[in-house]
Amino acid sequence: MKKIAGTITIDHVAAAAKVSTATVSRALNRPETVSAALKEKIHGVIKKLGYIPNAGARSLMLKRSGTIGVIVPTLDNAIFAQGLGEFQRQLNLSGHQLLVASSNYDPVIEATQITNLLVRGVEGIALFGTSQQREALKLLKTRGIPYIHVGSLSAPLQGYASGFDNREAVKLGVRHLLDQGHKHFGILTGITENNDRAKDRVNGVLELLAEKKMRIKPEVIVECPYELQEARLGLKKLLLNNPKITAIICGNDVLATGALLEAQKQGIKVPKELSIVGFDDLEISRHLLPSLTTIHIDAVGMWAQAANHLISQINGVDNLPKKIKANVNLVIRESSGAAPKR
Amino acid sequence: MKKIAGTITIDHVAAAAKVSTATVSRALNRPETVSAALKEKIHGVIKKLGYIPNAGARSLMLKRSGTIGVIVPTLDNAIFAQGLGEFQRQLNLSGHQLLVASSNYDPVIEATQITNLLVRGVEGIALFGTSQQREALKLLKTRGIPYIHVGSLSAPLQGYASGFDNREAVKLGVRHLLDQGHKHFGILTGITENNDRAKDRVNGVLELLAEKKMRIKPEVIVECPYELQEARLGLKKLLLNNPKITAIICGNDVLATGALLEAQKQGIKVPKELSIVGFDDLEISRHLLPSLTTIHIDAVGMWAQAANHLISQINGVDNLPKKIKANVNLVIRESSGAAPKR
DNA sequence: ACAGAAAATGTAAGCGCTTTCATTCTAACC
DNA sequence: GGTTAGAATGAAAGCGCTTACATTTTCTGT
Repeated sequence: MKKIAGTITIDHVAAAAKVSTATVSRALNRPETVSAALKEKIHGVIKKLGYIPNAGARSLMLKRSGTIGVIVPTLDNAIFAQGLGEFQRQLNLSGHQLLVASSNYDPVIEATQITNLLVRGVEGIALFGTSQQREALKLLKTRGIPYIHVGSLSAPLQGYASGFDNREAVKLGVRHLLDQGHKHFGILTGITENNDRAKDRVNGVLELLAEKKMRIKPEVIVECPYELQEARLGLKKLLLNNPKITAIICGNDVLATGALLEAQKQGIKVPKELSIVGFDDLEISRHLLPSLTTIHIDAVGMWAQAANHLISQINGVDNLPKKIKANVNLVIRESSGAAPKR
Repeated sequence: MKKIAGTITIDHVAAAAKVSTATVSRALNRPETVSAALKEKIHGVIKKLGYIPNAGARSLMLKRSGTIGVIVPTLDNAIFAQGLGEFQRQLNLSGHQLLVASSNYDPVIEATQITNLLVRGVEGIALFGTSQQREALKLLKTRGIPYIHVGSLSAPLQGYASGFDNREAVKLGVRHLLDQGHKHFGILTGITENNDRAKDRVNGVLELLAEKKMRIKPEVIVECPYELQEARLGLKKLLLNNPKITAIICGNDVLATGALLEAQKQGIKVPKELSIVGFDDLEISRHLLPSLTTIHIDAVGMWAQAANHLISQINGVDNLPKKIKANVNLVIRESSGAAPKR
C-alpha cells in the first residue's frame, strides 16, 4: 500500500468516501447498481480529489482500450485532414479515442506503425488504401483485430473496405474529355509506387483510351509528388515534350491546381487551349479561376462509414458488408472544354 | 463480450522459452543484463509466437505511457495539418505516440478533451493558442502534467509557449501596406471569440493604425469562419459597405485566398485596385496568381520546438525557457502594391 | 412480525507487466 | 581446490482497475 504523492487512485476515493473500491467502480461504470446516497457522496469525493481514472489499468481488466488507430500516408493533404476530422468525430460519438500515425507512403513504416498501434492496444485500425505489406495485414487477421481499408475497394485477404473504384472513377473524367473531342492526353499522376489509388487511376485512363483505340505514349505520363511546385514542374515537362496535348488528367486536385496555375503562368488559356481535370474535389477547386472540373469524392461519408463499420466490427456485429461504396461523381466546371480546333 | 482466445502474454513467451517472465522482460528492456544465448532464444520465441507487449500493463508499472496528446481547433486547415505532421515526426523520434483531439474552437470541448487525454495517461499535452479554460489549465498544473501552448506567446498561469506574438506579427503586413500609401483598410478576420490568435491579429492592426492616427470604423472589420466560401462573402460585404477600401488585411491565408479569388471574380484588379495580405504563408500562397503577400510563420520549427520542449519537460529538464519564439517574417509577393491614385 | 427475495455493498482475485530481492551459476584468484 | 565477487536468473509483489462471489441490508408479502 505504498502511495506516490499526487496520483489519486480509486483507492483514495474509496477511502475518502468510506466505501470499497468496488462501489466506486460501480458508481462510475454501472450507476444503476449503486444507491443514490452513495453515488452522490462518491461523486462529491471524486470531484474534490480531482480523481481521474487510469485507462491503462481499466483496459487491462476490460480487455478493451477504447482507442482506435488510423494510418494515413500524410496529414499534409486536405483530403486526409478532412477525412480524419470526420473519422474522429464519429469515433468520439461512440466514446473512442483516435490514435493517428502516418506512413509517408512507405509500407515498411506502415508495418511498424501497425505494430505500434497494436502495442498501444487499439481495438481497430483504419488503413488508407491497400498497399500494405501482406505480412502486416495477416498479423491483424491472426490477432483478430478489426480493420478496414479506406479509399479503395479492392481489399486484399478478403478484408473490408470503405471507398470506391479509382479505376472506374477516373474514367468519368476521361469520358468527359473524350466527349469534348480531345484526342491528345497528358497524365499527371502522383507517385504510383506503393500507391494503389494512384496506380488505379492511371490504369483507368489507359484502359478507357485503349478501348477507344487511342494510343498513349509513355512520355505522356508524368509522375510527381503531390505538391503544387512539383505539379507545375510536371506540367512544364509534359507540355514541353508533347506540344500536341490538349487535355491533362490529374491524379488529384493538388496536381490539377498546380497544373492550372502553371498553365496560367505560361499564358496558356484554360480551357480554351488546355483542359484540365482533377480528382477529389477539394474545397478550393470550385473557387479557382477557372474553377476545376474534377471527380468529386464523398470523403466525409466514406470516413464516417469506415468509422461505423469499424465500430460494428468491434462490437461483433455479424454479416457486415465487405465493401462500402462511396459516392463518386464528375463535377464539370470551367477548367475543361471543347478541344481546340487545329 | 467477445474474447480473443489467442492473446499472447509475456507468460506464454516465458513458458515457451523456459525462463521466467522477469528474464523476458529484461531481454526486452535491458538486453545487456541477459546472456546472449537466452536473448537469442527469447527473441526466437517472441517472433514465433508473434508476441506483442501490452503497453497498458507496462505503463501501469512504469507510470509512463509513452503517449503525448495534442488538441487543435480543427484538422481542416493546412496550417494545423502541416504542424501536426512535424509534431508527430518529432515525437516518434523519441519513441512517443501521438493522441490527437480537436476542439472545434470550443473551450468546453477542449476541457473535456484534456480530461480524455489525461484518462488515457498522456505524459504531456500540446495546446493550441491560449484560449483554454483556466480551470482546465489548473488541472494540468495541479497534476504536474507537462503542457505547452503553441502558436501564441502569452501563456496564462506562467505556462510555457512555443509561438510568436500575433499582435506584432500582423503589423509587419500593415506597415508594408502603409508604406505603399494605403489609407483605407478592411480587415477580414476569423471568428475572434475563443481565439486569442485572431483577436491579437485584429488588435495588432488597430493598434498600429491608431498609432498612425488613422481611424478605423467598426464596419470595416468583418468576421467569418476560415473557409473560402465565407471569405468570399466577407469580402463582398466589406467592399459593398466600404467602397473606399484599397487594402485588405486577412486573418490568415485561407481568408486571403478567398478574398483574392472573389476580387478577381468581380473583376477587381489585384493589386492595382486592391491590395491583399494574408497570414501563415500556406504552400498555395506563393503559387496563386497573383501570388499572395503574407506573413510567413515557421510552423514546422514552431511545432518541432514544442515537441522537444514537451519532451524535455517530461524528462524533468530544468531551467527550460518560458517562451520559444518562432520565426515570423513578411513575404512580399504580388497581391500587394501601391495604393491606387484617386 | 418474519421468512425469503432482492438490492446494496464488500472481499479479493487477477489483467500483463516490471522490478526488488533472493538465489544460483560462473569465473577469477590465492 | 576452495573462496568469493560478480553476473545471470527466478520468485513474487504489486501498478490501478473491474467483477465474480460472498455478505449484509432492505424490502416484500402474508
